[in-house]
Amino acid sequence: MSSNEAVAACFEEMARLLDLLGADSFRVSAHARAARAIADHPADIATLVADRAALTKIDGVGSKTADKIIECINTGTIAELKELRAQVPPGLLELLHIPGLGPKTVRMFWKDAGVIDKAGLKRIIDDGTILNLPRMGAKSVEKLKASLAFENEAGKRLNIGLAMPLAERLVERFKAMAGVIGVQFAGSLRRGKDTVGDLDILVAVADAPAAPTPGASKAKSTDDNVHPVLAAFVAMPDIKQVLAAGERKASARVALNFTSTRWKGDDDGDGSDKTPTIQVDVRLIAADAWGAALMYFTGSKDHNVVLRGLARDKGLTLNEYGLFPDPEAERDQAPPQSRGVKAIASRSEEEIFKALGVAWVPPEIREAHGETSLPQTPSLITLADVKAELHAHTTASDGRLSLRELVLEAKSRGFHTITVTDHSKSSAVANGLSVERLLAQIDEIHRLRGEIDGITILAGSEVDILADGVLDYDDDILARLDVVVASPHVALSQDPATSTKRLLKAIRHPMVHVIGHPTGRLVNRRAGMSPAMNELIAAAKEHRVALEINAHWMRLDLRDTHVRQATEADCMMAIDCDVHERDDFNNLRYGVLTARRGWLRKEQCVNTWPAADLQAWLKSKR
DNA sequence: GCCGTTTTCGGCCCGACTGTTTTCAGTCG
Repeated sequence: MSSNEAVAACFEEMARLLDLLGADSFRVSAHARAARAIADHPADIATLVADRAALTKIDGVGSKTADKIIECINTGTIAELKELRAQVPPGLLELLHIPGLGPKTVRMFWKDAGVIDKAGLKRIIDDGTILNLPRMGAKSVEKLKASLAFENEAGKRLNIGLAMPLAERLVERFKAMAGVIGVQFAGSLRRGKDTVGDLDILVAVADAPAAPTPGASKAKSTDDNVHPVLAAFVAMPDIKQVLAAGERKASARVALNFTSTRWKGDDDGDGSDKTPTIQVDVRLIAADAWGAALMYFTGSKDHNVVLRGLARDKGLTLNEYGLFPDPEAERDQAPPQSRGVKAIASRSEEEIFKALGVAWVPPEIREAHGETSLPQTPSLITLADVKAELHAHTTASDGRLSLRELVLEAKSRGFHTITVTDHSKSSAVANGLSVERLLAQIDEIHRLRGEIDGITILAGSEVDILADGVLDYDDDILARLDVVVASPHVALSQDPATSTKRLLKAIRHPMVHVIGHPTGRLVNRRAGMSPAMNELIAAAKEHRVALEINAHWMRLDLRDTHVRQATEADCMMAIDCDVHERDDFNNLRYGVLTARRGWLRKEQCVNTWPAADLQAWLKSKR
């Protein structure tokens, strides 16, 4: 765990504990906001402890938080956190992960019924005493029981590579329904985060219910007023649990259909064979409020807060229905859309950004990291810009495609260059190539060049960076390769100082072009190494080495925050699919989303360069 | 606890849905 994540975890825990203790809600959210700010900060927070002013410059970090960050880095913990822990039974925190249970209810269980952990909660459910507690009726208890049944996966975030195909399938189903004008997923999936907590799907319908008026009776949902589109959603065969279904919104847990053979049967070995599910929220939107809703539900939360603040500064109010005039004198009244106030902008995101005086912000960078004060929309890399693959395996090591199949597949996808980089000799489990096999493969590649035209075929290797930073082939062998991708595969739990030294050694090697999956992390599964990224980036820039964004959704390594650091330093980057089978080329989209989240521009990514420029760089290292 | 050209106090985004309620609190995003 990087120090940013470790410190952020402390602040997140403090927020939860304060919540359970009934602290002021703004103090709670200030802690939670500080946790997000620290986790998302591009630089290693540990490098800032000597510079308190730099810490307080981070949005959401004030003087008290800065002191606690310094204390946390220097001592490994925070005294206040220890004090808070002493006041709250530790078992209460896990109750907060149960869907539908929030701090107020958990605190009530604790104070009114003496519940201090999950076992205690199950006990009062089983003996029926839960029904004597305030606001606990039969329906609430039934919901709670159902949530407990899903709790294992409920708190877990889902990899983008699993969430995206499901979202796209659902979008297609909604598009086929009568009365549907448009469909788009929003939320962290649209922002391209490496994992998503749930899916948000917006459906534009001609007969969207009007915004409620203050005087109207708030009828609770019955089967009668559930919209047909939402009724069709909650009746879909893969729905496992309906959480809510009303006029405008429905929520349900939806089963995932696994299609990836590499993932199947790999369920963390906890012995559960329950079908994994993810919560899907579907909202019906009127066409004239489409842009406002899309912005609102795309977020992020912090980005929305900034936009709302900008609106307020202009005497406007921004909500999911639009951007409205909202003079001071009327701010105590009901929301503008329910008073018949006409929106200044609402139909499209573009017109709302324009009316706010903000240059259009691509969804991937809506994270409240300064994107709303840019003079113009940043020019970020796109999927279509990528014209070369520099990291691909064949059946010679652990790939599923033959050399010829790999080259033809790359050609069919419009790449001007494909690089063959099978594993090096130490990767025994991956059938790494001995020197003899590597030399034979180079000859084979040279022969293939004469047979297949229209694409440049380069001979390379994914050379192991051994634990001490030494490369897995000697220099005279490396000199015969067009491309060297050097990657760490073993000793991935090295401490930060050792891993920094190890990776720096590889970066400084004169024949290395790309550092493959630099930290070795696996999303949601393995933390990988935490090298001093600022040092790696500085060295990579100096030695004209590209740091890879491995596009496989199980890796996404480097991650978004690292890319942002590299982008700011103007370091060269590569986006590679690490191809092992045909479908792996499709993972490019996830690498590009991660790159965009890191504000990467086309020209900073070697895979976008014209063939001649790419060749010139590769040859400069020979 | 953070923040500030409405600044050192008094705000802090705002709406949908649910369940248990006789008008609202809690959760979620």
